Parts: sequence; C-alpha cells; structure tokens
Amino acid sequence: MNKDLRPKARVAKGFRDVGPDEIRGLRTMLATIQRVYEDYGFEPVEQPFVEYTEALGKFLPDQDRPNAGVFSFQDDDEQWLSLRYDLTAPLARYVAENQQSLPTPYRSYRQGWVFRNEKPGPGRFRQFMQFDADTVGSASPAADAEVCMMAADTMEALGIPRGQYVMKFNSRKLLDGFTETYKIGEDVKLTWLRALDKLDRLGKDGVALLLGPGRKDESGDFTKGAGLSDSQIEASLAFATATTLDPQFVSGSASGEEGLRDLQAMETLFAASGYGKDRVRYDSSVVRGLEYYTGPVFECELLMETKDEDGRTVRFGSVGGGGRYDDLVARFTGQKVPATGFSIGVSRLYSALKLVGKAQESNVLSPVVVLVMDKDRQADYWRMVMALRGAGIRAEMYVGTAGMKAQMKYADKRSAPLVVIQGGDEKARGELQIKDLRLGSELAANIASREEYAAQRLAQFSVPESELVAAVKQALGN
RNA sequence: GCCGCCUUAGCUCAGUUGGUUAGAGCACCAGAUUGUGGAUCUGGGGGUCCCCCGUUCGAGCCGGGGAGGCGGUACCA
Repeated sequence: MNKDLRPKARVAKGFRDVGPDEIRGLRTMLATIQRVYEDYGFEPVEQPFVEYTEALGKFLPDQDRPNAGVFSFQDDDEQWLSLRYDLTAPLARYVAENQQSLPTPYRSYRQGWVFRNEKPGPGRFRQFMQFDADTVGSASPAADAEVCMMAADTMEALGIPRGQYVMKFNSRKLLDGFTETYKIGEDVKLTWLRALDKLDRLGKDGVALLLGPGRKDESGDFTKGAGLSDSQIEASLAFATATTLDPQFVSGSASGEEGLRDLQAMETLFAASGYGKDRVRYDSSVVRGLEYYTGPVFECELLMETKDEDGRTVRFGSVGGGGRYDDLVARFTGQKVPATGFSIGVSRLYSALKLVGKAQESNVLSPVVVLVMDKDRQADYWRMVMALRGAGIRAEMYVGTAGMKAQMKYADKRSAPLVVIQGGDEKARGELQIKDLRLGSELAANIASREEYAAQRLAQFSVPESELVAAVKQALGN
C-alpha cells in the first residue's frame, strides 16, 4: 500500500475514546442516577440519535439547509436528517407522536449521547452524554419543584455532601418582568440576559461593562454592550445579586408577577419537604438557554474547590440545568403542552466526581490468566478457567499464539493478579504453579543484580491440581 | 467567529549565528536467561523536523500562505 495514502490513526476532532476504567465508573454513576429517578416514579424511554432536521427545528431561516451547529445529512429521498443535539427536542417529538397512549402528566428519564457540530474547548466535546428527566403535561410549579428536589437527591446519592452542591432556580417570567418594569427594550434583552449569565465568571464590574458600553477581554476581543443607563445597570445588578424574591423588581409587570407566584409556590414546597436553602435556593443570575425556556429555570452547581494542573483553585460550576419549556410540543401539535425538565452533563459530573474521589473506578479485578504451556492441552487449561469462573473468579485462558515469555508479558500488561502455570513437569506431578504478579513486581524492585534475579522464581508456589480454586482464592485474598 | 501561543521518533522534549549522516529520556523489540512479566546490563528498530511556496550554494532554523493542536473570548439548543 502506498505510504502516502495511509490514513493517520487519530480520533476525530472534538471526539474521544473512552477506556475501561471510565466506562465502569460511568456505569456505576449512571446506575445511581437511574435508581433515584426510578424511586421518584419516572419511566425510562429512549429515542434514536437521528431525527428529521425539521423535528429538531434546526433549519436555517428561509433556507432548505440545516443550521450550523448540528451534524446533518440527506437521506435517499433527499430529506434532511440530523444527529440530536440534546434529548429534549426528541422527547417533545416522541410525546407529540404518542400523546394518545401516554399518561398525563408523563414523567420520563433517559440517558444518551448528543452531538454538536461546533468548536470543542477544554472539557467540551462534539459528542457527550446527557441524562435527562422531564415532566410533560403539567403546568404546576410542583412539577418544577419535584425535578429540583430529585436533582438534589441525586447529588447526595452520588456522594456529594450537602453544602457542596446547590440547585439554583429562577424564572424566565421574572426576568421578563424585570425588563418590562425597568423598560429594557426587546432589542437589547438578549444582550442583557447574556450579561447576567456571566455574573459568576466576570463579577459585578464585568457585567456592568457588558450592560453598559461593552467589554474588552484579555485577548483584546471586544464584546458589544447593551448600552443601558446607569440606573438600569444599578438595578440590574441589584436584581441579579438578590438572594430572596423581591416583588419590587417586577412591580407592574403581569408576567413578572406570574413568575414570582411560581417561584413562591416552589419555595413553599421545598420548605414543606424539608429542602433548605443549602440544597435548593433562588438565584436571580440563573438565565440558561435563551431560546426556549418559558418559566422556571434551574441549574445545579458544584461548590467544592480543587486545584487544576497548574495548582490554581477552581470551582466545578454547573453540572446540569433545565427548566420549563411550554412551547416545544406545540410545534408539532399546535396544542400547548406544559413541560419541565432537567438535564445532567454526564461527562462533566463524572470528572467532578473523579476529582473529589467519589467516582468508583476500577473496582473490577483483572482476570487470572491461565498460560498455555502445551498447545495440545488447551482443553485442560480451558477446564481450569471454567473451574475458576464457576467460583466467581474472573479468569481467562491465553488465546494468542506466542510463547511463555510473551504470555507473561501479556498477563503483566493486562495487570492480571495471578497466572496459572502447568507445563509438562507440573503435569507429571499432578501439580500446577500459581504466580502472584503483584507480589512479584514488589519483590523484584529490591533486586539489583542479574544473578539474584535469575536465581529464584519470585512469588510463585506449587499446589496440587485439585486445589486450584482454593489456592487462587487464597492468593487473591492477600 | 475573533485574539494569542504552539507543531522535531509511539510519548515528553533538546537542537548553537542557517552548515556533513537530526539527538536524549521514556516506551517498544531482541539478547544476556532453550519454562517466567516486573530489577540490571548490552544491542536494535523507528523521522515527510505539520504541509505548500519562496529566499539561499545550503533551511528543522529565515519569509509568506495553509492545516492541525492548545489557551482565552464570543456564541451555545
């Protein structure tokens, strides 16, 4: 093959491979989340990775080509298909399609990969996993409150202590109300929302710049500001840093007062259920997605701090968010169906758990490897492996074709705890040898000369054939 | 998208004012050891110096363009 035509072995940009430790750790974490959601009575459901682009609502305006940001391709019949970019839009499609047969309210959960065709960043990939729970068909703030409490319970079930996480909530209606009360025009409302969203990162001064004349960042890039007046900026900052619901910020605004009533109802439920402000609390700087949230919005933040590679202190920040989206199903049916939901960024939450030592990686022991000393006796080795498996011990027979030295290397790379060796000599005596690789490498570290190394068989002992299982069990126990 | 930094062996990186055959550590393979991974020693394989164009007697090094990576910022359902 022409060398120039050889492809480079490399993972696609923004994607990554996942190894066994992480897979096992993720499984454990996902199982915990599932258990909590099942306890709450939510039902699992799954949708495909691919939806019709129109179902995701992602066509460019006035064009028959899909929006940037989504991976799209055309089917045989020229219809546009897209990889899902979240789990909410496909759920809305599912509910719209199956409305007759689903209970109302319909409460469901699911986990899955989603895809975004955009520039990857640190900790941001073009394929990542989300874990969603949604309640479709209830306009009650109880549904929003339930989702928040469930998220809080999930964090604790994962081992994050109370006080190290917080479920923050706000309402788009409240935010809308403020803009009405303080006469912030529709044209700058999005800029206003984006600025508030950056409060924890940029601080009051940075946000003030974004609300006013604009801000230049360290790399020299300039972000246009909202051009608000000083009094509007002052009120916005007071609003965004308030820790309790304050009617004066939305006085005279119908939607603001509606938002206020929703949040008060949620607070009542939290208090009645014993969820204090250390778990769930109002935070007026929570903004979330600008497009589709219509009522309460929430965000789950991890508060614990760790050091990054350079030794700087970093907060984890948001590991999930959600809110009420009353218009999503209506896109299909024309009927307004109130819905609310919460989405966990699985990879992000996992790396957070890993950093605080709450992820359960590699609790699976590597298998015991039975060496093939005599190729004609594979059946014998196979029986040993079956006996070990029968006793609940992970075990495998070497299935390659190489000699003993390579088999030992294989077992080492595999991080096998033990190997079982039975060559002609042992067979003749009705014995086999068990070698403890973990102990052996410890002992070898103290050997400095070739003679000493060659003179002994480290961490290796003989047992009668019949005692294979018992001896392996005992050796593993050490 | 915008701004900055970076790209030399599988990995981490040296490489002098532009000058012969481009190096190290780790990893890998082999031997010392014909039945032993891991210690030790010896040897070995590995390179489009990111790509293209230019300057030059001569480019890993200088200039231009491009690609890729990293970081910040913007956008983010």
